[in-house]
Amino acid sequence: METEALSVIDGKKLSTHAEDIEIASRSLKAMSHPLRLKILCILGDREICVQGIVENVGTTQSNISQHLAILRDKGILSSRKDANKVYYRVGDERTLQLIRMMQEVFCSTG
Amino acid sequence: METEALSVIDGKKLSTHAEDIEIASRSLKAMSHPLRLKILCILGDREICVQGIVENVGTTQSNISQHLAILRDKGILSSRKDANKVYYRVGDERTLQLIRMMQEVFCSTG
DNA sequence: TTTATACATAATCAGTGGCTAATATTAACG
DNA sequence: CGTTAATATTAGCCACTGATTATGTATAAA
Repeated sequence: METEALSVIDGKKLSTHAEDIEIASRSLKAMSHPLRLKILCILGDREICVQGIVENVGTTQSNISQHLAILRDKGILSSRKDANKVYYRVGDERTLQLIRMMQEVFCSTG
Repeated sequence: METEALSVIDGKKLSTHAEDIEIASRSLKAMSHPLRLKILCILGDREICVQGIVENVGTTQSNISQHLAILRDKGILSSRKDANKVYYRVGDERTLQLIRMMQEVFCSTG
């Protein structure tokens, strides 16, 4: 319950809730690392195990594992363990949408 | 002209061009800071001068100026000088689209 | 031509992030 | 069991980021 300065410009009231900003900031920051971005693009709507991601992204397993942990901790990825393998996927539909939109904006091959 | 490992999973060829990833990463990283995100939300499709942004975001003028410089250097904002004021706006339509999409994803008040 | 306003830049410093290398865990397999 | 494969975790090092403070520059106003 904190009083937030009300933003008014040109008579328009802007509802840039601090809470939304914080959440968005955390998520975007997590996604904006090149390796993590690549992981998200490779994943798409599929489920891939760690070694599959390692092979396609191209760095050490340890490094990938750390990046995956970050994405999972921020709620961007979810994981499922099957035997001795761990499968990752994009957590929810909204995030998947956001990733697709980013691809539209940034990938030249429309 | 560098050879890039071709990503193939489940028979799908993935065109995650390293160049696109780098550009996207830089842009998203620039946008993902809470103050910068707030600046972008406040700007929307309008043009606002520095002091206007300072009043609405709520930190020092110096701090805002540095964040604006980052956003301008990454091509996210453009600026125009009129007399002793400098007006900033979102540089292009695609970026504006991306901002709107982020708002849809992250702002609870759909 | 002084004074005030609007904005930018530089320097410093605390904090964070990311890579590497090494070690730990967990499960399959012989 | 011991061993290998798959993944996670930890520590240490280096680089970068960001806030603050102070100073600089340009324009306007008095």
